[in-house]
Amino acid sequence: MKTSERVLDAALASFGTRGYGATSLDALARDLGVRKQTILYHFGSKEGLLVAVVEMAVADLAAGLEEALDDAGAGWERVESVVRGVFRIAVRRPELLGLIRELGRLGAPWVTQASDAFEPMVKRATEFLEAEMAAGHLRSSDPRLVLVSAYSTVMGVATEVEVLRAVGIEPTLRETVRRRRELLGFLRAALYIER
Amino acid sequence: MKTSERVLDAALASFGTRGYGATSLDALARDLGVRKQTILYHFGSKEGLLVAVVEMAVADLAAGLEEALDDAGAGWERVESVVRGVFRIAVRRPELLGLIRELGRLGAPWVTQASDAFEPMVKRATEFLEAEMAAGHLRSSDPRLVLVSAYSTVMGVATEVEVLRAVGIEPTLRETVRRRRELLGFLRAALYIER
DNA sequence: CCTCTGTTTTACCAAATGGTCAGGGGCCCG
DNA sequence: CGGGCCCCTGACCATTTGGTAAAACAGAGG
Repeated sequence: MKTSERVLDAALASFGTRGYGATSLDALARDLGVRKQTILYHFGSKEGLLVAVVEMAVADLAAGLEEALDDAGAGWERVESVVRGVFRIAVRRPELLGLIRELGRLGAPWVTQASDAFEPMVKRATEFLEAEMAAGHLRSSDPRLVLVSAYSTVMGVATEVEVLRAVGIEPTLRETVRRRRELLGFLRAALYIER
Repeated sequence: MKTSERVLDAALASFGTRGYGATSLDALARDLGVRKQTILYHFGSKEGLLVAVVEMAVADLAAGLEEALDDAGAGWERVESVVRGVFRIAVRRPELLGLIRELGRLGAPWVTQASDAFEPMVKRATEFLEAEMAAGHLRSSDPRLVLVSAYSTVMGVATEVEVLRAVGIEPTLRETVRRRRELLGFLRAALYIER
């Protein structure tokens, strides 16, 4: 793999777990077996590196979700597809979700970069929820608030490994599958009206 | 207020928002109008400061939740009381919840310190859920997983200010009340069987 | 007045931080 | 062979990091 890509991957991992402020270029370079100046050559500055990382992360995440939606049906199955998509990402590239969390902490310019990129998906999701409400499938209420609730639930269950450990659930693949199933039940009950 | 308490408060705020690794003792001292060595006098080291902060945060949080549970009824009303308690904390001292998030990132020793402190509350919550399931009020499934789902939802909705802004919800008090009401509806539907 | 005790500050320090500048090696093209 | 050109590195730099040692301060009690 090209050096710049390796840097990007390592930076994503570190920013997404340790956090941006707690990541040092020296440490990053050491892990990669490369000199710090190599990183600066490719990205100009630490902030430049963050820009590139966010860009990549957002693109990858959006792509992952789009892909999950491609082979999705209608109604509840769409929600299920998205959740499966998120869990697939959570298992394979947890740092991606971690970075999204980190962006919230970094504040204004960064979170804007990300939320602009996700805006179309948020719009689609909101419209979907509105349509489902109109069709009488969902309890009707503010779709944006429903979206935030669902987002929080999925994101938390997918990423809060330490919380899981605290209640005695080990983060094995088997447990993850159980967790996803339980989450789907939880979400379905929360969103859809029983028939 | 005594200096050591002011240090503790400022450190909690910074650790809970910027993060531990991204907080410097110099900056902390500057904000307090005090010399860095004053901090080190009281807490020995940065790590010592973190220990004290975690101790305080965990105690305050546990106290806040206990208080919310004191004047709580049975069944769904108990859940409602806890959610209200968390929201009260989220409004008044958001850094407290932020620090809990931060602990997960810091890993092993710290998260243990916190989860040990919350263990009795987790136990009570789990037993409550089991009783409710046995009584046929809740869909029956693994209470720990339900707990994690509910925790994620509440914590997310209460703390993810940036996500809210991204979907066009400003974090005013009025909106927070709406958000809490919506969340309660969401949670009730997710947990309780319709009657 | 003096001393004892708890607190805060001044003066340092070695290491780590993000970053600049001038090269060095490989490789393709004239 | 000689330039460019891209990628990488070594040597440096000012600033900031967490931390130590010692001195100044303030109050209480004798």
